[in-house]
Amino acid sequence: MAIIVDKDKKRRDIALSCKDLLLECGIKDLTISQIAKQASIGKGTIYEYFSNKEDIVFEIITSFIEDNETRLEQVSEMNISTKEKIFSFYFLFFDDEIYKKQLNIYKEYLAISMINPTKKMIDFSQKSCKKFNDISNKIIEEAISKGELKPESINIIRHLDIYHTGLAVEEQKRGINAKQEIRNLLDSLFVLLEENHD
Amino acid sequence: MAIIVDKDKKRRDIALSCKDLLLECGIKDLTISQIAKQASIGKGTIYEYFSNKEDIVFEIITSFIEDNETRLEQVSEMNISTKEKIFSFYFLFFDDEIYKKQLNIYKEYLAISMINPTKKMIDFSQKSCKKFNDISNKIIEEAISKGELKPESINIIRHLDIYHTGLAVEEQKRGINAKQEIRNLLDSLFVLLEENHD
DNA sequence: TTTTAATTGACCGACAGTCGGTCAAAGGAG
DNA sequence: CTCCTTTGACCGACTGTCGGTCAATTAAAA
Repeated sequence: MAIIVDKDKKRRDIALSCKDLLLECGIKDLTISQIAKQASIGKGTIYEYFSNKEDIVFEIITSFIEDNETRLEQVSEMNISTKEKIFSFYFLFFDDEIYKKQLNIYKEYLAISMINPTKKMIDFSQKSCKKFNDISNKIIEEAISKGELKPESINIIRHLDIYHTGLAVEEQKRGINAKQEIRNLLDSLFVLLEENHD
Repeated sequence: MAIIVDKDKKRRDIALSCKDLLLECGIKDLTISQIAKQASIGKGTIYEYFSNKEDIVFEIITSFIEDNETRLEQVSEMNISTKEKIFSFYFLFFDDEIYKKQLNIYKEYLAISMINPTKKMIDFSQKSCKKFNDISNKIIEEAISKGELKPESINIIRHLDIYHTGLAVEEQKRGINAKQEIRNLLDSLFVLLEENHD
């Protein structure tokens, strides 16, 4: 019998080795030949582990998003006000240079998933959005139980996730500043959502 | 001198003749050869009037969006409550079958404009978003001056436009119902934004 | 007849994805 | 131990598709 490789591991290894390449080129300009070269394997081998280009890119982006979930959890445990937590949540993505690059890739991914969402993408998207909402809800519920926020806050804040996607899409095109917009919206919202203690 | 054609007119004619084709195929599966055939011209001629495929698609989509602006203006003049107007504004896009097809094309366009926004796209996007905001603001300002809504409503409602983009992007992927989501958000928001007359 | 705008489709290069074939390691028969 | 067979891993030349180009052609105006 011939050697048996760990398909899952090799799959992840190939994807991992192309992380930087993807960040550098973007999805559209990343070619399968480049990937093969970078991973030091033949082009045909790629297709032993991935069904198509989308599949590879998705694998890499999945890891970006998982990184980000970790960052979110860190924020949720920081010693800052509820408003600052929510702000950081939505701003994290637009933050520094590294994440700007990731944002660009994420945008391209959004683009693809918008046009041809595969079952895999939908499942992952729902899973990661649920996770995001869970963390966010926990923060808000805490604030409500402390009497900081009105109970209806939950049902409004939960929509911010969709707003966040919109912001990622429109930021560049509309020439708006994501940070400012989030700040502005949260400022206005929190005035309405905070319980008045008079 | 040879005949001089009206470049602008021919440009529009070519685009117009491919409206249905675009709705049927989607951007990705629409080929230049198909366009040339549909418009009964040679493939090379296309490039006398458009700089690339994107350029054609953009021309067609521009006309979709302009159609939509007309529909918005109609809604703004209907005899319905402020909340219903705003609801219709954001729901219009997700409405019936014809507009569902347009929405799909619009999503593909969003995808392209997200990745490679051209100067033209940015300008158009800003112009059409300004128009949208103007109509929306007028409605809200009227409601404020009538004492229906709190003054801060302006600054919150204006963000709905971005939310709307997010909804277009995420609707299918998250398996959510755009109509329900808009309804739900507006219901929650209006409770907070309506002036209490007690 | 000459000039020049307009048009055209054969052609090109890039790229995703395929396929026939090679290779090396792991049994297993003798 | 050795030689043969099996089999999964691997490969890159090749294919088909498509956006975009350009040399050749047409025909109206001067």
